[in-house]
Amino acid sequence: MDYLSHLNPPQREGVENLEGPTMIIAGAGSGKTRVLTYRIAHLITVKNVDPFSILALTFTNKAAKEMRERIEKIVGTDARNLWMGTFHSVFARILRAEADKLGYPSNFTIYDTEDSKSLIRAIVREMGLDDKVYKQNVVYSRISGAKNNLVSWQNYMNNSVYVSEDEQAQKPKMGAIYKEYVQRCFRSGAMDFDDLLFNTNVLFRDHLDVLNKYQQRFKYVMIDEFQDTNISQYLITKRLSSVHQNICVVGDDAQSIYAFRGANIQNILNFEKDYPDLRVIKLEQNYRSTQNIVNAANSVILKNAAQLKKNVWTQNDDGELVHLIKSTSDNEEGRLVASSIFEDKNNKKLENKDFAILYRTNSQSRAMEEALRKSSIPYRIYGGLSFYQRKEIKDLLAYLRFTINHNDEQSFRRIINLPKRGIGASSVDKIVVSAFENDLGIWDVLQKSQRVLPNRAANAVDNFVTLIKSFKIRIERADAYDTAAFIAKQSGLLKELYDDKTIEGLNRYENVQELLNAIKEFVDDEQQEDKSLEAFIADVALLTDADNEDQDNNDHVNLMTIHSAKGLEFKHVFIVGMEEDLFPSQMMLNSRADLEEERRLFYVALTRAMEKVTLSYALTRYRFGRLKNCEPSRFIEEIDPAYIKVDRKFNRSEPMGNLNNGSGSSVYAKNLVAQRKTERKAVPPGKKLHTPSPDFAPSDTRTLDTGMKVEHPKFGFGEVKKMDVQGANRKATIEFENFGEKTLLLTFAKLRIMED
DNA sequence: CGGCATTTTATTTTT
DNA sequence: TAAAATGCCG
Repeated sequence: MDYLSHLNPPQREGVENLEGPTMIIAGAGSGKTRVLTYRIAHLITVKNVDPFSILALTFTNKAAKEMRERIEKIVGTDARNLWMGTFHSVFARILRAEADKLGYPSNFTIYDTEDSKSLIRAIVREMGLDDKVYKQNVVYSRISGAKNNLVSWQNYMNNSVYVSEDEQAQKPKMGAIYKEYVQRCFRSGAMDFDDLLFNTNVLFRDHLDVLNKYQQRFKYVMIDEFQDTNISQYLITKRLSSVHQNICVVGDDAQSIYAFRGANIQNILNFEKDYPDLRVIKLEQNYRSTQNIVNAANSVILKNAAQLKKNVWTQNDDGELVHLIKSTSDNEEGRLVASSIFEDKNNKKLENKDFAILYRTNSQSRAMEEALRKSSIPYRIYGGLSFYQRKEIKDLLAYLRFTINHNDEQSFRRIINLPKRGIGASSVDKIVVSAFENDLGIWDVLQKSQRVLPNRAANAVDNFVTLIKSFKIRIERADAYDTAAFIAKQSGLLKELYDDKTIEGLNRYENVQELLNAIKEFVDDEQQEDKSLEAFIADVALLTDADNEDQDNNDHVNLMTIHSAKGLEFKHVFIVGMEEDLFPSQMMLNSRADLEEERRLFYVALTRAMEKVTLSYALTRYRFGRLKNCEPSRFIEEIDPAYIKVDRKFNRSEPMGNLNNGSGSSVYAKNLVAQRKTERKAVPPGKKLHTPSPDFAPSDTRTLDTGMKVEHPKFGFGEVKKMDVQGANRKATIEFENFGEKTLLLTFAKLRIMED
């Protein structure tokens, strides 16, 4: 095989030793994906292993897709038969096939995090508990944590550790909520993300015939990003591979960044105990980055106590030192990054796609976005609010989901009064409570709604039931696109959006059309055998934005969180927002006290770069709507000074120019804060109002009125057409030159009034 | 029940 | 800050 000649000895060992348990510890940039790809190709071409009997698990759909394509290039269309995908998607597929064994319908709904949290909220209220004590996020992560450790609600309630922890935290009802949550999901015919793994474990534990079937099928099991697996995932694969013992895991403990989701580095350590004759292969040569970047990253990760012995090195050139940019505000940070990209593009003949801007939180993307737009640099933001999480999309999906699964409580709640049909909150509560008390599904209650509802509401519910029934009939006769388009129209959703002529409304309408297009594409896809709506809906909850890559026009600067940059590489990487509390994240340190995970995250960010890393921090930044002083991140100091280039002596405790030192834009920022406070109260309801504007100097604050010419940081120039006051929400309708008419909420609108 | 005004809140990463 | 929750009235 000629591809073997490109490999170094340990890589080659990883590709050629196919039998028995294997662990590949792969340092950053060491060609891990290449080894995994070739290994699978080798199994198929050299060992003549049927692709059907190879199971390869990844963490993102994108990684799976990419790997499948690379393998297809070597082995041809055979690669399509591989069992390759995320843990969640592969086991969702198996669970659908075996659902009856667990008492679930095979078309069970998958609840995303939002569904789960809103169900938890409803439960907490119904139980008469204080939702400030039992916050949905806290309850959700508690339940999720239990499930990921394979602790059922029964075990939870009998477990003295969990129970006493809850009592300590003044949350004694946690177990009861967990129980109710599980039962409600079950009655709704729904599984949340964690259930997909938890229930797979239950399936394999209680149904040995089923386990046996899959054990026989999967002769070779491979796991990518093994450092990010949790106990639940690990046990599934352990069970599956216990017959053939051909399990190969690939990972890097230094890049474990999902402990918050239950990932467990212990898995790597335990692996050696579980498989005494384990073959361990270390890939330590880095082919991606320059000496300076590798060294800088190594010097950082050295501060972590918990790690496996590994020596990542490279033969590449020294390259540039790590740069550090300092700015006075988040907006200036954006401008500096944009101009730096502009210069490097010219000087080094680089393309937009060679650059990545990485940040800790999605909300940081905005300042970057505005700066790039002003500099006319094309960019693409990855992640953030996913297409599938937009309200209008979730609304239509809820209709589709409910048509398929009539007992799905969360979808029911979403659509029962959308568009308005006179069924309010109290009616919904009565229906849900009735289902609960009689141990019935939502659908059973709906069909006999006159028993629990007054006439007017009961009639409305009857109409709703008839509507859903007509959708159901359609589903059985037509393909996914026909049905979805029919439902979008007949439900009234499309009309409601169509009637909304605001820009936002137009956008929403287009989004729904886009979803319909996606379904059309799904139907037209020749590789897709099952074209039913059920088949389309089955996995949408598991999709993320990164999955709909647009092929055309892909020369753009990449903006994403560090988490979503895992597995990617770029020539120049900007790591922005290098500030204490932001990175390392205050939240993370408060809730889990895990500085080491944040440090690994920093390591991941550094090692994405091939040629150059630029760190950046701002002295002031808007956070939660307030301007805050910031302190440079401790991580900057942790880089060995030999590999970083700092303008002047760097001293974290006395950052240059804070809000009190009286210089330039700092003072401006300070004024702005004071100004905002008074202004907010001072504006009387009426036609005229003030417009504070963080992007422009304070002297620009004037009274806005119709006919004025204004500039908006996002939409450019425009003219005020109409002013409107709606309680605290002061609004202006502005005709923008390039974006048309828009109605803006002016409470904090960033408008500059142009000179007459 | 629906619509609008006003207040509160959540502020981390992803399947 | 924006979104979500709550409160009030017809």
